[in-house]
Amino acid sequence: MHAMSIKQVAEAANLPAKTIRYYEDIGLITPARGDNGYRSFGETDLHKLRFVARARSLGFSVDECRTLLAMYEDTDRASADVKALAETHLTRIDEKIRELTEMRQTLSHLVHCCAGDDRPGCPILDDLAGTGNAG
Amino acid sequence: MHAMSIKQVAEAANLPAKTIRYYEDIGLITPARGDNGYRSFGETDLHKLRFVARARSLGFSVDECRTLLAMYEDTDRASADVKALAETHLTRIDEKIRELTEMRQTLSHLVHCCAGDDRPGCPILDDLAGTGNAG
DNA sequence: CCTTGACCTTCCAGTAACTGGAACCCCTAT
DNA sequence: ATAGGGGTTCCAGTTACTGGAAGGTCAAGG
Repeated sequence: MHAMSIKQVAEAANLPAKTIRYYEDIGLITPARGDNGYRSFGETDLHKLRFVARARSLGFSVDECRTLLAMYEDTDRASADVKALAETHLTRIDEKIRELTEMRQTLSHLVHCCAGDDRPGCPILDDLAGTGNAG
Repeated sequence: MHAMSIKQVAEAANLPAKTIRYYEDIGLITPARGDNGYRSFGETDLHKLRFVARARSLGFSVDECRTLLAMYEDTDRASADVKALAETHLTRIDEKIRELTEMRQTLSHLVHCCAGDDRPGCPILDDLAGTGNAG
C-alpha cells in the first residue's frame, strides 16, 4: 500500500515522531527503509502504533504493550492470558487511586486548616515537621 | 546531642541509607563527618529527614520538599505561600485521580467483556486494535 | 548551479528519584 | 590474621521519552 514518512505516520497515529523513533529503537516496530535511509511506514506499522498509543493511554507500560502486541499477533493465544494482564493492571490502577485518594484526604485537610494569610504559623508545615499542631 | 550513624538515622527516619546519601548528594541535608570520613547525623538532620519523608509520602516532589524545608526554616514567610504550594499539589493529585479513574472505567469495562477462557477472541485486544468489536 | 527550507538521519544528554553493585576503607572481636 | 558488619565513593540502570546538535536529502526558486 502507500508508504508514509515518519511525519505522516506520526500525525496519523497521533504520536510524536521522536516517540516513534524510540519505539523502533526498542524494537516495538520495524519500519522499512527507503534508498535514502528514510523510514517508510506501511499500514501495519500505523496499526501497531495506534494499538500501542491506545494501550499506553490506558496506562499499560511499554513492555506490557509489547506483550499485548505479541498476543494480538498470536491468533492462537487464550483470551484468559490477555484478561489476566489487564486485571493485574487494573489492580495496580486501583492501588494508585487508593494511594492518591489518601494523599488527597490528608492534604486537603491540612490546606483547609491553613489560614493562608501573611502570618507565619502554618499547620501544613507543622504536620510535616511532626510537631503535631495540625490535628 | 548524640550523633547517629547513617544506619541509625535511616532506621529512625524510616528511609533507606541509600536514599539518605542521595539526599545529601542533592543538597537536601548536610550531615557532619567524623574523623574517619563517616557521616554523623544530629537531631536536626533526623528532623529534616522525617520532614522530607512525610512530604514525599504526601506526593510532593523532592524539589518541592526542598522548598517546603526552606519555608519551614524561614519563620518569617507567610502561610499563604505554603498553602499555595499545597493547593497546586492538590490540584495535580486530583488530575491524576481523574485520569486513573477514567482508565479504570474503560479497562474494567473491557475486562468484564472478556470471556477469559481458552478461546482466542478477546474484546480487550479488539479495542486496542480499534476494530471496534468491544461494545 | 546554488541556496533555502523542510524534511530526514544519528547520537548524546537530560529528566525523577532512587536502586544495585563494585571496589575499597574502618573497626572490633576472635 | 581474619572475619564480620559497618562505612565510603562512583558508575550504571531504571521508565518513557524529550531536546538538541551535527549533518544528509530533496524539491523549488533565482
